[in-house]
Amino acid sequence: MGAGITAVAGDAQSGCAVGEQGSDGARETRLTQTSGELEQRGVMLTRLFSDPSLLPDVQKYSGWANDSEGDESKIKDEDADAQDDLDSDLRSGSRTHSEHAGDDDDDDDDDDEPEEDEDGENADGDRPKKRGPKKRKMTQARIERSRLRRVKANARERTRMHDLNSALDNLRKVVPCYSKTQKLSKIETLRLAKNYIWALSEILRSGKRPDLVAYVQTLCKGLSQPTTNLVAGCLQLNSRNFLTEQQCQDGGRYASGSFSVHSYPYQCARLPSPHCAPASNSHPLRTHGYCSYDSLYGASPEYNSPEYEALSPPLCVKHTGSASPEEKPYHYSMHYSGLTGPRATSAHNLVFGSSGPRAGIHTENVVPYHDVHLHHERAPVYDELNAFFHN
DNA sequence: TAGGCCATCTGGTCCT
DNA sequence: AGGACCAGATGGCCTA
Repeated sequence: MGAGITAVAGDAQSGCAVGEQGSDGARETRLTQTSGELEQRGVMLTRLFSDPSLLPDVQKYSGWANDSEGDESKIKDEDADAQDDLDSDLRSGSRTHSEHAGDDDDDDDDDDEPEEDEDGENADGDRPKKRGPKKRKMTQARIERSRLRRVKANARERTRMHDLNSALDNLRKVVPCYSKTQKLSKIETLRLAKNYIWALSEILRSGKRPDLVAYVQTLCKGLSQPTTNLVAGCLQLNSRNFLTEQQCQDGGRYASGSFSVHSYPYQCARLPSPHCAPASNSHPLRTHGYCSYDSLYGASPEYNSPEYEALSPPLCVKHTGSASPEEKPYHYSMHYSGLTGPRATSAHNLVFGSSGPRAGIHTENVVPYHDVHLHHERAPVYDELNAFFHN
């Protein structure tokens, strides 16, 4: 009883808060809802708390009952978040049930509540009969069902959005620039993905090595300045990696080579062959190897040594003491590497502006270098695109 | 502090 | 009837 009343009070506050932040019309609506219905909500919530028969559905979809029982093991999918979710569901459910009054006409009348009184509402004959569909009065049972429907719908919506976000996370991992610590926003992820697809399509269409400047321009088209800088930073980093990889190659060390980028020690994994099998990840776009620009175009030697596959997941991992890459998830990716010399410089200048011999060196001023390592794409992307566009 | 981004709630609509 | 999807509203968090 007491819990229900407390929840109602909290609801009232949240309802008012919502109204105060919204437009005047919405504010008035919200405010009028809260004051006159507090008592009804209190009754409802009290009944909900006291009626175990109403709990299963709520528990099933939101784990709400688990909160009171303290049994977190029963919480459905996820989570620690579920606790917050169910709490919010409980609050919101009571907050807005009155708003559902209009959409509950479809409720059947099998209520066990003494609600038949409203069926005889016009039986008194004092008021003239109204035309149109009969507006059923909200009974307690109907209100409860409505609220439970809303709770279930909220849970579904949360799950749906979580799935959508998971898909977006997966997309972030396969676009040319990926960072666990500096995630691209949703909209930037979509834009970059679109640009990336378009750029790859152009590569496939032309069938020749594209100009890096044009590639950068394509990738960064429509992106915000921070994202452009981030992508450019990844591009620059990979170009630098390529430089070092070439040096490694020249030194005859393919397995791994320590090299320094911006004075940070990195471990350099070699480029896998475009045709080498995935190391351990079955996802065609998610790989531990990477398909650089040169691997795509055959400029790199075969790097399919098991030694490379053992480097999982990253190719160039910043060593941060004893912390594992998982613990220090610094993760950037760049699929397009291998350009050096004037072109690379021009690409750097394109984004960062030319600043003499150190043009492009100030990537660390744009991208937080402390959390950078590479995440690379597999050549099957190329194959898949090829198959897709030239089937 | 303003603006961007995000999660969540909510009601409407469409589909099965 | 119920679920999926969508868009608007709202508030919280973070950063410049």
